[in-house]
Amino acid sequence: MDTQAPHIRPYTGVIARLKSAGLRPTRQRIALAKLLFEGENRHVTAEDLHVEARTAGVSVSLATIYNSLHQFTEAGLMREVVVEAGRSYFDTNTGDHHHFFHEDSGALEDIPSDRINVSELPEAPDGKKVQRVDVIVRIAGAE
Amino acid sequence: MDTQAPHIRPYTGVIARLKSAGLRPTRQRIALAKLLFEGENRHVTAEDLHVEARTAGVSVSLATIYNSLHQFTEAGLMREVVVEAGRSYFDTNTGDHHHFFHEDSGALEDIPSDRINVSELPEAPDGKKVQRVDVIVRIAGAE
DNA sequence: TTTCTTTTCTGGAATAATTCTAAACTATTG
DNA sequence: CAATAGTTTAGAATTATTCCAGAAAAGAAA
Repeated sequence: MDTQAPHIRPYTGVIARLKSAGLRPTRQRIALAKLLFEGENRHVTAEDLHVEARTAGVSVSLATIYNSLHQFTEAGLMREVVVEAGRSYFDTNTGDHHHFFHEDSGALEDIPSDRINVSELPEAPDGKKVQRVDVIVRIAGAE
Repeated sequence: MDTQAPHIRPYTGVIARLKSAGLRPTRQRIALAKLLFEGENRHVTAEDLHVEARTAGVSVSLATIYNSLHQFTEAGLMREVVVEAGRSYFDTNTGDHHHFFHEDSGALEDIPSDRINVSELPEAPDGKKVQRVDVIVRIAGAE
């Protein structure tokens, strides 16, 4: 008989995801991936995620948070959105979309790509390739 | 006769500009404004401008560079463009336009507003007002 | 398993960009 | 000119992030 409390393989999805991204499914990467990818899309800062992990009882250093966020980003599991000098969000939504940035609260909100239209983009100069087009709509003012 | 070398009132334009922005035309603000606003539009970082000022023989502290750039920005003489975490440009072009960001070199290049089209912008939520729409086209790759 | 190899994690130091601070200085007003 | 209100400054402080070298853990081999 099992001496462990029974549970329904709670890590499988996340482990598979890490593996197919070429990342070893370590304890801390699994924990972070669970926080990030199970549930709704999210916008987090490194510090946010650090606090959240510790609150959830997961012991992870801040350096590892940064490492993981960058690795996830390089692997295409997330993307980085820079809104202000010294404030960088990591977004679990990697699909085609843009953002509202609430200047008052500092919050980021998705704009689905079908609710905005960017067209007539000029050619990238010098034969370079367009990596990405970021549209940030900065909003503020009366509630 | 004038004991000074003759010159064609080189500060008038800049002084007027500062005054109408509600900023005292101090020695350092005048010098920085001359570097920034006389000639072509420019994209500078605080550090860039600091080096440039010192090279031009103007003694200005870095704190004053930051103060001035922010004051100029608040006064609507410049605008700030954040491209990467920890890399913020100040742009003397306050007109309606967007940017290419060269990921390889870190350089910023203007995209005139008539060469790009952003439409069907959604309403700002909660009755907030749109302050600005920034489009950054990130480019990289083979020359 | 046990061992070996390689990758990852960690705390703390290091760096970089920016802001703060309190004293010294300067432009404007009277 | 003197008063005062705004500005500048050097350096300390802060914040975000990266670097580092040793400890720990994962995967492969035996």
